[in-house]
Amino acid sequence: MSKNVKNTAGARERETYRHGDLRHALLEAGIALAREGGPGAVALRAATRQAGVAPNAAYRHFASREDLLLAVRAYALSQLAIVIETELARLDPAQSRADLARAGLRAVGAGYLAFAHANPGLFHTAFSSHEPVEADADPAKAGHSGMNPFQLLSGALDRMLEAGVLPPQRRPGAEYMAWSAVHGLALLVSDGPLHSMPDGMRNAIGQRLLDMVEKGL
Amino acid sequence: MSKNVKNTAGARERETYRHGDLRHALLEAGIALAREGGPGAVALRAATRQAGVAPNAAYRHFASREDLLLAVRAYALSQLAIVIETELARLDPAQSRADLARAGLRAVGAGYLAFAHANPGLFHTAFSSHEPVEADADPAKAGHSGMNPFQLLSGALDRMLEAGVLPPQRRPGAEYMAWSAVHGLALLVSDGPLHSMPDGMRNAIGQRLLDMVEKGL
DNA sequence: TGTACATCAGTGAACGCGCGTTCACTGATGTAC
DNA sequence: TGTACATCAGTGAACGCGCGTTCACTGATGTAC
Repeated sequence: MSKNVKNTAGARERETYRHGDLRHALLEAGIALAREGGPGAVALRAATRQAGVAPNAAYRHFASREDLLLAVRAYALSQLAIVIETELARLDPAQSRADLARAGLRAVGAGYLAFAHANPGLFHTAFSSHEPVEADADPAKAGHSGMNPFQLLSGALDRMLEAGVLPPQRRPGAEYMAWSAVHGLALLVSDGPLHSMPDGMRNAIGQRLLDMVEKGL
Repeated sequence: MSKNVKNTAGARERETYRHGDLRHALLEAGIALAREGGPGAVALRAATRQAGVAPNAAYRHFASREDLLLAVRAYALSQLAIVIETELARLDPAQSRADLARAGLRAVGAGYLAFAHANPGLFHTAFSSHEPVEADADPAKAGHSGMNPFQLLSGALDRMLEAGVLPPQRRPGAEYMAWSAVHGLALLVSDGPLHSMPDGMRNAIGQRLLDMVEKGL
């Protein structure tokens, strides 16, 4: 059992100078910072402050600021993957293979857009690094199924190919097309002019974009 | 005539303590900083250092760091507009109105992608603010024609409408569709995995994306 | 044409900030006997 | 069951950094006479 007690500020009052679960607490703090201010706001000192611990205590658990940021980024990517998978799980399997494949791509896009809108700070953090997302097999960045967002997109396109909805010559590089369109809109929706738009209108625009991708691919 | 002489570092050796064109020099420095490190790298102290001037001298010309950043952003947007206009100017006017309208949209997209690839730091600076681009009529953010990038895109879509290439019911909100797709790819191309891709391949992907937008819109 | 003077661009010094990171340390913990 | 001890998580103090910004100043400039 934890010997720690929450104080009014939400930080911990420790009976001992031993925290108990500092790595986790720092990660949580880093996630909170990313939520509020994006990747640039993730700082070791701020995280230790929030955890109620000396600044240098962070170095028992993270090698550097970059290391913490990476962990937060992994979390953000896994959350995104989970939202996409939730959307995929809602699909009606009792439709034709072709329809199901098409709906799968839409579900990936819709989950992506929903996440970006609901978690702008985390969304930006997820894509703040130039490290390619697609080459990553780190399970920490994956959702329930163990796949990361890019792999989920690839899977959806593969199913469209298999269902004969996507011509084989169009398959290579199709990720870039779909990802570009959805990612661009996700930025508008997370940050930009579309963030404060009424839900219905924003969703309609999202659906139109997904129409465009489906028809244009 | 300037009394200033370039020294070896490219900064100025002033005979007098009067600079002569400090606002311009600071803006140039800010642009250079943005080019190299994106919006976060634009700092008053760094700019004054590069201009060979005391840190607080900046306040004779810019009210704050934010003010300098805004000026750099305006420059970046106007450069983007100019690249797009250059692309538009290369269109062959001796084609059918429909073809010309379609080519116009492609030109806007191609210019956008070319700028993002060639100037990643400036590109990110141009869109670092959440201030809507479309509502902006500031001539400092416009190109030769006085139109900003968003207005150039709107114009291209209008011409498609007039040429009968874009159904009227599809016109409203079409900016968001086209902008999303191209902006998403521009990010991949400026920063991401597609930056170091061979020119031919990258351009081919750009063209495919523009195909998708044209067909899917 | 020459001189006094007001203007205001750039100076020099300083402030407080938050940051990442290193050092030698201390004391709570779990374990070996 | 009790005690000595090694481990290592968190401490306290300090470093140097670059940043934005404010203050009272100084001296080159252009202008009015």
